[in-house]
Amino acid sequence: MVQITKAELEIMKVLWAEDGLGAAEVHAALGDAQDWTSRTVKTLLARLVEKGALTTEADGRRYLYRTALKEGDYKTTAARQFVDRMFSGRAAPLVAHLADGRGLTDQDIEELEKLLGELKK
Amino acid sequence: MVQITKAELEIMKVLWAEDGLGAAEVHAALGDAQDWTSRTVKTLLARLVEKGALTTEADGRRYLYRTALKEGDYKTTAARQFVDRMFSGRAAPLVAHLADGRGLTDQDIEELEKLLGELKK
DNA sequence: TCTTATTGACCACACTTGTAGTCATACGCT
DNA sequence: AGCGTATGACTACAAGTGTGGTCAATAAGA
Repeated sequence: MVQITKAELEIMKVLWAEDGLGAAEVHAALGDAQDWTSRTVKTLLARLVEKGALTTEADGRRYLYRTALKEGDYKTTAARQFVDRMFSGRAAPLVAHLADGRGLTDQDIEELEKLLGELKK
Repeated sequence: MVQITKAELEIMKVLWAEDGLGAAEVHAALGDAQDWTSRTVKTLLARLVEKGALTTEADGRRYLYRTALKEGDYKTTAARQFVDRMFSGRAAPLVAHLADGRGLTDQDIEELEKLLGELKK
């Protein structure tokens, strides 16, 4: 699996939300969230292409960037690696720690219950 | 919160399991898990001390390394940061993704149910 | 007492990451 | 036809990271 850094992930998020944008559009979409120059955005785009997480398609004098790495796939793998490293692969301690840090809302709990109900089938 | 890298985390795990070891003992405890020379282990220990995650106590000509950062605190914060970055802070999608990657055993599901039961109170 | 092995201090070095500058080119407007 | 401007290619560079070497001091054994 491709290793995607924190900064690169922000770029991926934009393209997962709307695929096939040009560099300037990605920059615009990031907006205030990230205070990056267009240069920085282009560097990150180039690195993601190099890593194979994005593909380019020529569109006149510019490129359109398209996600090659699926959001779901990436998140699944990343979640996996994280639990493996931090919690020896066990999901329950993870959730327990989240609850500890007040990271669980009532809505989360409800969603989790529903999810577990489905998994049991 | 102190930023702990992948390699450094392995060292912390050893000391969380048994606090107050010397560099050589940490190296030994890592065993085959990590194929590091004692130099590498010492560098990582030094960096952790510098970061404030460990403290040292002189023991003759050597140091005993002691954890300053509590395991639970660290894991809670790390879990928090991870869900925030990857899942906009929502726990349910995280668990759903883990389930997707076949990362949930029956035991996990059972533990999670018990946990949720307690949280609801 | 002299040597040897251990230990911490300091140093090295390549690779990654965040952040951004320079340059040549090609497009669109005047 | 020329000029500014946007764009990708290439380059830079400091901080962080993984991995490990050198060296001097010192403890311990011969």
